[in-house]
Amino acid sequence: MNEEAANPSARKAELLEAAYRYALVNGLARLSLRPLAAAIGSSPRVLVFLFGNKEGLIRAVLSRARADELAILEQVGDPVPGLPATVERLWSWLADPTHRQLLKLWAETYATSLVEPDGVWGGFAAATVHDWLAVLATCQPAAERDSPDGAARRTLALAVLRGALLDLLATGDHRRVTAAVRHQLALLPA
Amino acid sequence: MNEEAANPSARKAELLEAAYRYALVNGLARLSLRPLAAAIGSSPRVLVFLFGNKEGLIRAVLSRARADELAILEQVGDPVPGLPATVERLWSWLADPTHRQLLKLWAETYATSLVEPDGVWGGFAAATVHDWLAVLATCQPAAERDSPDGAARRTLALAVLRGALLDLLATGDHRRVTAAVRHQLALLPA
DNA sequence: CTCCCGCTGAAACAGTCGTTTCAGTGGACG
DNA sequence: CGTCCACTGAAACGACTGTTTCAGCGGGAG
Repeated sequence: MNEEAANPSARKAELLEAAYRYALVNGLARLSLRPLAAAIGSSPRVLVFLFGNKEGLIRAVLSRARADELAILEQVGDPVPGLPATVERLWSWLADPTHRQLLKLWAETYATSLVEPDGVWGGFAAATVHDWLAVLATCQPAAERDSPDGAARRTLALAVLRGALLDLLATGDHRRVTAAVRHQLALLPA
Repeated sequence: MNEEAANPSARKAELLEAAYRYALVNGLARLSLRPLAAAIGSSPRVLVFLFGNKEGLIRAVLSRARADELAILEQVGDPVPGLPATVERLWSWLADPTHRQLLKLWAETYATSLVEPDGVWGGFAAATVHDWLAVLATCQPAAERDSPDGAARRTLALAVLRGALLDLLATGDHRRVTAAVRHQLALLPA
């Protein structure tokens, strides 16, 4: 009956996982139902039945990816006090070649939400900025956290991480980009 | 006769300019001929005739945008010695609300070239990283420029600029992001 | 057994896509 | 005048899009 409620359908979860893996390789912005269905051994009919919509599917894959991202954020950011140490940990995760596909998908979604602020994509970019800033805030000393200076500090940390990530995703030059991040780490505690 | 040579057709240049303005508003990744033609007072037939292809059109708009970007890069980077001063100038240009559309188009193209490395988009991301790094290099002292440490320094400067730009494009929080960049400028000359 | 329900295949719907075919304009030039 | 040529309108082509309609499958429940 319900085509968009959150009932724990086993088949739906299975297909979502397959679609997620497909999106990691082929991107999400230009995704279309028939090639996806053919690749994951399903049919457009079933995808629409389970997710209600193409938009519903994309929304599901998007929140699946965001779940991955948030899980890592909390895992990495949890036990480390101090902003520089957190940046170092986050960077070692961002630079891991294993996560490159996920991060390219993230970049694609980020850019799409900038150009197309309505619908499924809307707000993703702003939301992910907020997510990361919140995590970085928890690693700052309480006194620093609430001051405008503290906000600038974690904004800067986030900017370095993301700028370096953009460079790495484009050039693959792990050595040069990591050297740049280390350079910043040497500057920060001063 | 020739449909893709670089002859200085007046009409072609005029339509390219209009298509460029259209792409600044509507993005380039999801562009399609008929709506574009209707918006700029032309027809799909003429666009294909003048640019040979949809791919040719996109390539033309892309290099048009890149021309804008490079012009600004050289103008801004020319007379200023020293990396921090250059970063400050570049940031004041990046943060200018007038350029927001161009920069969103840039971000969209960058991300698309990450996900789709073949065809028209391929290599754009790597090329633009190289462009900016080259400009930053010309502002470094000659001794620093050729060392690996110098490469890390300008890579870091570029990362800060682009990370901050991503934040600004998503949140529009000019104050916080500019404070972060200024924070970095205070750190750099040390 | 029957009934229901989660899931599925095949086919068609209307619409958009890039591109092509054909048939012209209107102006410059010999 | 006639001829060329850059440019254009209208329409159609085949392929692809998301979505819908209709018809079923198989297995657990009453």
